[in-house]
Amino acid sequence: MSWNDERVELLKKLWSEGLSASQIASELGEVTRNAVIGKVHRLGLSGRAKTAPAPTRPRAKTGRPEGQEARPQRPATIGNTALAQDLEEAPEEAPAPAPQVTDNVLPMAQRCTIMNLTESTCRWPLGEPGTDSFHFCGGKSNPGMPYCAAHARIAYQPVQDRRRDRRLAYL
DNA sequence: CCCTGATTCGC
DNA sequence: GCGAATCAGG
Repeated sequence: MSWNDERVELLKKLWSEGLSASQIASELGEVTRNAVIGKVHRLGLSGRAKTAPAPTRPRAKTGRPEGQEARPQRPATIGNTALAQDLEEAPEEAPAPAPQVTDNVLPMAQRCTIMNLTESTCRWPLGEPGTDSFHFCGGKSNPGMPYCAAHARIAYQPVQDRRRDRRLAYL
């Protein structure tokens, strides 16, 4: 994958919106954050030096061992969402995921972040909090209810259901 | 440890 | 031009 016009345009947009290089790399796909940063600098739209004063850098030796090819490197890891996906994709009444904001481009599986939450979206948390795998179920919740039907059942297990044999249904 | 952007330089 | 390796921080 190379830098076609659309990808460069998206890069500019996201960069100007303050997204980090790794986040942009995830959105674009097929590139590492290093590639994004390199492109940003080549385009001359670097947010200007915030860290290193960039003085004389001796740059010790040539970094890469030439015989070896580049390491696989981290493929923009996504958190463990196995369980979460199970819950997400097998609700009893499949809640249609929230629509979309107008021009916002979300090549990744669009996720319900805090930005997309409304009065009637399920706030059941999924993914690892603090990471960008974290999002919300986003299913349709009934008025006054913070969760969709499926997650509400998990959240509010009635006492009479908690019999001895009751299968553990949470998380 | 995780992350951020910045820089160098072989390709 | 591209981006991995590395650096310099938070």
